[in-house]
Amino acid sequence: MSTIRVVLAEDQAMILGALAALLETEADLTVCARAANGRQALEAVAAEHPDVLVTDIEMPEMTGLTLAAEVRARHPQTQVVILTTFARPGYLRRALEAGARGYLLKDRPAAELANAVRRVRRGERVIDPDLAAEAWASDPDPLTERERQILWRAGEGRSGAEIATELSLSEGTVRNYLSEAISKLGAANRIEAARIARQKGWL
Amino acid sequence: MSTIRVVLAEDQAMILGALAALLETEADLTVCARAANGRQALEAVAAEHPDVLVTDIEMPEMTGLTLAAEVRARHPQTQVVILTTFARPGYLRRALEAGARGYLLKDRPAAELANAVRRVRRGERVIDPDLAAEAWASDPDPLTERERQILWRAGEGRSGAEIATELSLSEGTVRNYLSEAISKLGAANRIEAARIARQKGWL
DNA sequence: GGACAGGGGTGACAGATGTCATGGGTGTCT
DNA sequence: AGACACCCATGACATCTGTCACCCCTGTCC
Repeated sequence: MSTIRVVLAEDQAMILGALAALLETEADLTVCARAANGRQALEAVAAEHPDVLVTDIEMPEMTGLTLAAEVRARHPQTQVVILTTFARPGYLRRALEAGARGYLLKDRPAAELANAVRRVRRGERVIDPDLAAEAWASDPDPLTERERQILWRAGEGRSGAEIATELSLSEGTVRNYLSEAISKLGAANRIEAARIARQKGWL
Repeated sequence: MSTIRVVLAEDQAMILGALAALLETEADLTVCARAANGRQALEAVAAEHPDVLVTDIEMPEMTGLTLAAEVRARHPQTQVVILTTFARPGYLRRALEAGARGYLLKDRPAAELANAVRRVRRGERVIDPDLAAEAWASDPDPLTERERQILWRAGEGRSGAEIATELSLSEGTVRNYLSEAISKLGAANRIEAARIARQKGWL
């Protein structure tokens, strides 16, 4: 049985190194590249054609969810495992839609990571069991992609005019999307809407 | 030269395991106990009398800062290294007051952890250089207590009117405080102001 | 006593934000 | 072909937000 080649993506350098050390203690696994953000990870996957990509979600340049979708589309021989702090059903759902085969929480015992990598390489799905149960019970993400983009920027403190310029839209359109998002989320204003969406894992 | 004995405290099990694997790759270090929260860590230190305790800050049961103070008082032969995500001058200051000898960010390269452990065992202080510089240069909290209260609520999405009712103030006064806070923080609006204040650890 | 920081307030005004009605376009599914 | 979801836009309107110029009262420190 040949060794499983893994690319690791994680923005906190020390955690990246520690996870690499953890995987390297397994005789049948090898970390062939490390990435500090989504863009780097995509380049590494293109260069190395690994069996498995293990990636965090919240990273600069490109989130792990976007990354998973890109890898699925461009390098289907590489299986994706999401490794994150966040037990948010919305994240899990989006991860699976993006084509990820594994979704693991950083809360789980360290031994599970290597097992998840092995199982995913064999074509199995590995989903955190607690989270999987919760995910089916929870309401689906009501936001469209545009609403998400705009609400995210509003949550960072950007004004309607700034967002309009940034996305090449009219101010009125931005206001409409925000109004729509606010009403969908049952919020009183953009700030509360962003807070709710973040907490549910929809942002 | 004898091996350095380390106790590790970190609430995310997988990160705990990964950091342990990282330290175990160093020939002169050994992880003699692991803890998932502050109380466990204190018990482990009492039982093992390690040379160094490496601990996260945000943990259940007892925070790393309280833990550092306890260890300093009850087991002075054990040096404490804080390992955290948060580059907040306020945390650093409190950590040093609690008697920690090291303050390291999870952003730093993995190799620095082992070095920090070695240097702290030798009695040296190891402070993240960027953060140390920032802590001295960093402007003290410019917000008054009222401004903090109001800005915090605004950051949660409450409107001026709601905040006024909640704190028994007039709407105009709330607007004045927010305006003052926005200008002190160099923000463009309340959302950005809240973001900046949170990030600096002032909220 | 005067200067100064903080708390609390008013009124006025410009500009940002939220809502609604209404229009257009695309693509997909039945 | 029609229904539907999503994208994008305009105009009008009311309300919220941010700023500024003033005002008062308190306590503290020189």
